Amino acid sequence: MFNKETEYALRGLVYIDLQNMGGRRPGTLEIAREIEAPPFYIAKILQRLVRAGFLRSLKGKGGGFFFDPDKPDVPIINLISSIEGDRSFSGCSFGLKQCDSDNPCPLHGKYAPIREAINKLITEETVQSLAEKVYKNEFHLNEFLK
Amino acid sequence: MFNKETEYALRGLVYIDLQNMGGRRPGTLEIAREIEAPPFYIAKILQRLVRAGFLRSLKGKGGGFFFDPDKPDVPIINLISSIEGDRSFSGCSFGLKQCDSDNPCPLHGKYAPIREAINKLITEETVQSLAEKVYKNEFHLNEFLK
DNA sequence: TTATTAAAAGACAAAAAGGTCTTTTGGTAA
DNA sequence: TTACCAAAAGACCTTTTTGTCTTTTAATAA
Repeated sequence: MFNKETEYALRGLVYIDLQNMGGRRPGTLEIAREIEAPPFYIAKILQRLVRAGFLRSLKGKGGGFFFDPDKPDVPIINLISSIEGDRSFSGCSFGLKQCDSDNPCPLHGKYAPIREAINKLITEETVQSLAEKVYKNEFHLNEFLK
Repeated sequence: MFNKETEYALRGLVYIDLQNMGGRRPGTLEIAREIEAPPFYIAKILQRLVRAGFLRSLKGKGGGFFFDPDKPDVPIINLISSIEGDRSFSGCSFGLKQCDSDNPCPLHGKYAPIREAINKLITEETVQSLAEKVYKNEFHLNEFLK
């Protein structure tokens, strides 16, 4: 579904938001351990996301990553677009440049509704809404963390 | 949705089946031109698919690629699995090893039905069913070929 | 102000995906 | 049986993805 970088970013940001709820600002090593991602890699990924404005960070003792409470929630479609580009869930499953209801590829009729569902999902859900679900103990982020 | 190799394979096989209907056995250059794929690459891809038993080929004059009429239709899920491996539409969108209705990731509830729809689609459709749609002039394979 | 801490920056590298090309093999037809 | 044709085989290359590591910068606390 998503590439590795997007998966790590999603898990990482949800973990960060979850910790922020408890007043904590996790660092790269803790995040890497808890979401089971390569430490240096998640560090680089978070760095890029900070630069892109999705979240903030603080250096030095007590530093780490956190979301600005004054900023609006982050729909995961924004995250995905920032990492994978816009191509992801807009294209034709056959790879045709031109494919729409007027000129459909042979998979279009059945695939279009699926693509719509995906777009709806990633537009509606935000990092914060996902973290909330984990917080309520209804969902998990890895095999240990409930 | 699919990777490039799968896209080329899908378009290529549908084109071959379509030509077979008219008693023709297209070769790599023709196929590459018609489905807009890199000639050497589609040659390699088709070569692998022949070896995997999805279709047959003939060398020499009048040679080319064709489907054995005695063999059953090829569900595109088989094609996709052969090229991309089984991971494709079975995994968790969050990348968790363990993710099911008992222990769901925060996207599971909304993503599981989508994944099911995708699996249904690629299980039901075959190379032949897709070619049939193009044959009936209801769908197209590229911007020229109707 | 100094030591310590943790992120930022960016070079580097391995692996996978995507693509190209040459040589060999096996058919067809004249 | 010779000439030719087209796929098979496989080496090679480029780009993207994934990942690692070192050095620098900035914040904090003593």
